[in-house]
Formats: sequence, C-alpha cells, structure tokens
Amino acid sequence: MDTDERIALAMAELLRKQGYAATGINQLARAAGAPTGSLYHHFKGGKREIAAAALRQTGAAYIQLLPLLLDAHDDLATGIESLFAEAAEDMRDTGWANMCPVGTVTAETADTEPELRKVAAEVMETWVEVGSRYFTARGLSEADSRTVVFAVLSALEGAFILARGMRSAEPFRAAGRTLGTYVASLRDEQPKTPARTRAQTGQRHHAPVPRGESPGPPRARQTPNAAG
Amino acid sequence: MDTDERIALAMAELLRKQGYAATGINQLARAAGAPTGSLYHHFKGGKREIAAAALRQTGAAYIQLLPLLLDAHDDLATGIESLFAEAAEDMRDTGWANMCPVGTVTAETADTEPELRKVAAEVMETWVEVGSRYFTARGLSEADSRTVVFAVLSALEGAFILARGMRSAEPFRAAGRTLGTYVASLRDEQPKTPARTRAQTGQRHHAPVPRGESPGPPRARQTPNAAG
DNA sequence: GTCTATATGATGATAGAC
DNA sequence: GTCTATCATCATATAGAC
Repeated sequence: MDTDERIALAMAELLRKQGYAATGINQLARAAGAPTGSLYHHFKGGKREIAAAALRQTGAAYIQLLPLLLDAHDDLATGIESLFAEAAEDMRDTGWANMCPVGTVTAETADTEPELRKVAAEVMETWVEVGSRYFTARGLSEADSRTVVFAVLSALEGAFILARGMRSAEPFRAAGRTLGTYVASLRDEQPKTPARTRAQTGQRHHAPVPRGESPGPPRARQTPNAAG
Repeated sequence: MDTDERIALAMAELLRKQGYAATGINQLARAAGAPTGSLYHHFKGGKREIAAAALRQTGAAYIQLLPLLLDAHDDLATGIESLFAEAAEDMRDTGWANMCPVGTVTAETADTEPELRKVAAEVMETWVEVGSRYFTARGLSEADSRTVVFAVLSALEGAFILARGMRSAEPFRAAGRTLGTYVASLRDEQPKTPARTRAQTGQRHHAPVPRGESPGPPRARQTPNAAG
C-alpha cells in the first residue's frame, strides 16, 4: 500500500469516528505515521482533499460488499435480512463505531463544504447505479431495483446512527425485517396492490444468480479495511 | 421565549447544518444574539451543555410530529408514505438542510463525547417509546409497533443523509413506499409468513384514532422551530 | 444578568533544511 | 520525498467591569 492510500485510509478511520471538523491534521499525521508536511506533499489540497480521497476509497470498498453478502442467498428477501444482521453484528463487534464515513461527513459538511458534498453525492450515485444493476440482475424490475437500493441505503445509514447512539442492534433487525418483507412482496406479486402493474409478465423472478465466482461461503468482513 | 430556550434553539439550528465540532461558541453567540459570557452564565457546562439542551429540545419537538402527521390518515400505511413525502417536501423547501441534529451529532460525537451520546440515546429511546405507544393505539401489536418505529426512524435518519448529499427526494420516496408496504402487510395478515402468528385474533386493526384534538387539517411545519 | 476583554491552547497550512 | 519549526488564526473558557 503506497503512502497516498495509507493517508486516505487513516483519514477514513478518523472520519468514521469523529467526523470531519473534529479531525485535525496533526492527529491524522500521527495516525498515518507521516509528518504534517508530508500530508501536504501528497495532497496539495490539504485536509479537504484527503477527506475527499477517503470518501471515494471507502465508497468503492463498501459497494463491493453488496454482491459479496447477497450472492450467498438464493432468496433475495432473506439475503437482505441477513445483510442487515451482518451489519449489526459487525458494528457491535467494533464497539458501535459508525461504519460509514460517507454518511457522517455528508450530514456534517453538506452545507459548509461544497466540494465534499459533491464527492459524497458522486459516491452515493455510484452506490445506486451499481446496486440497481445488481438487483435488476437478480430479477427485479428496474424501477423496483432503484426503490430497493434507495431504501436499503437509507435504512443502513439511519440504522448506523440509531445503533451508534443507542448501542443496540434493534434498528438493524427492524430495518432488515421491513425491507425483507418488501422484497418478498415484489416476488409474490401481491394482488392487494393493484396500482403496481407489471408490464412484462414473463419476467424471471428467480433469475440465475450472476455469481462472480464466490467459491465457499463469502463471509466478508463488514468494515473494509483495505481499499478495493 | 426565555434566554435559555433561545440559546438552545440557535444551537440546534447550527448543529443541524454544521454538526457539533464545527459550531463555535462565538458563532453561536452571534446567532443567539447574546455575548459569549452570557452563554456561560446560562449554561455553566459551556458548549457541551448547550448542545445537550438543544438535542433534548428538538427531540421533544420532533416526536410530536408523529401523531400530528399520521392522525390525518385513517389508513396507517398511506399515512406512513405521506409522512415521508412531507419530510421530503420540507427538506427540499429548506434547501436540503439536514432536519435532525440528533442524527448528525450522534454520528459525529458518539465516540468522543460520552455525555452527548447519552443524551442522544435518551432522546432516541423516548422516540421509540412514544412512537411505539402510538402504533399500538393504532392497532398494531406491541412487537410490530416496535419494529415499525425503529424502521421508520432508521429510514428517516438515513433518508435525511442521502437526500442531503444527493439533493434528491428519491430516498424519501423509496423509504416511504417500502415502509408503507410493510405496514400494509401487517394489516392484510399475509398467510405467506406463517412464522408470524398473531395471538389475539380479536385485535382491533382500525382502532378509533386517538386524536388529541386535531381540529382542521393538521398541516404541520415539518421542521419545528419552537420548542414544545 | 449583561457584556467586554482576554488567557491559554489547538488549529490548518507553509517554508525550508535534509 | 521526508521531516521540523513556525506562523497566523481560530477555538473554548473565564475574569471582572457595568
């Protein structure tokens, strides 16, 4: 791992726990094992540019977890529930540390740091695109895929916060159950919602899962510590 | 409104937009229209204590919105969808300002400010208790009520962040749809989930709505600007 | 209670030796 | 490229006049 990555990784770790404003350059230098001046050599833009790199880095790492965790389940609904369960477990194991610096930094700096907000928006849009493609490949319609991605991301970010504050896994359980139920309702073609008409009746709902390779059980560590 | 409240309110407004670390005492003094020394006269604990008061104040104001927005709908499922729609509308109207300082501050300070985390946890637990009672009064079982409250709160906090970053109402639409569907599935007593057995079959599902008074259309401003 | 002035320390950023 | 020393500015908190 080269120095740039090491600095960005240390920044991501601090952003996750303290946010942007509370994270000092000197503290970052200590955490990254590099003197202050070195940071500015690698990132001319200083603190802001390092934070942007950290958001991009962790954003790219996070979206890889989606297929990694969902491919293991033939049923998408139980897969979603399991995803939230794993997130909860990992968060408890790490002492309820917030797992997503993107969420923390966005909430904190969207009005005061336009450049960081823009980077966060790009990361989120990538999440939506990649996730949407995945769910479409798993048999959902494009509109449903987009809805599910947005709902899953929102519920995850919110559950991070609730769980972080309350030190409880209950937000994850609740979010996983409701979203699992929603995905199951798409599969079962409820007649109770006549508003939702599906054009293509021949649509495959249990399309063959497009596994990359996924040999054994793809038990992935929830918090990515290395950049993809 | 007395001085204490005015100070706490100004703090809440700043926390919502900038978070805790980025909000300075002098900036707060300017916003509250009081000199620095006055803040310490009213709050001996300084910045931290003011922030705690702000979280409690807005937390109490927010939970009042739940019945205010849901009582207007006889059908709980459409009520939930409408709640998210209103939140989205109001957030867009305020220029995608984050609407919940509790979420922002929790994400930012849970690991570095134990006192603030504790206050945030208390606020969240109140939300869960009050919200749970409300949904039970609307006919849900106690377990279902708790699940719905946690899911709604998580989805709201997460949608705030996503919407704030992407400047889009789509997270709210997606969250509202999925949660509306979930609540509807509870009402319809799906046989597809045999695991969920309901003990009391005589349970009222459309219990008479316990309106406080709610005279006309309770169109409430989403962002509470005055303490309850 | 209100307000001014200030003490003490930390901040982001930079210059320049090696 | 690495590291040290330092600058100007900001922070929170307080003392004390009114």
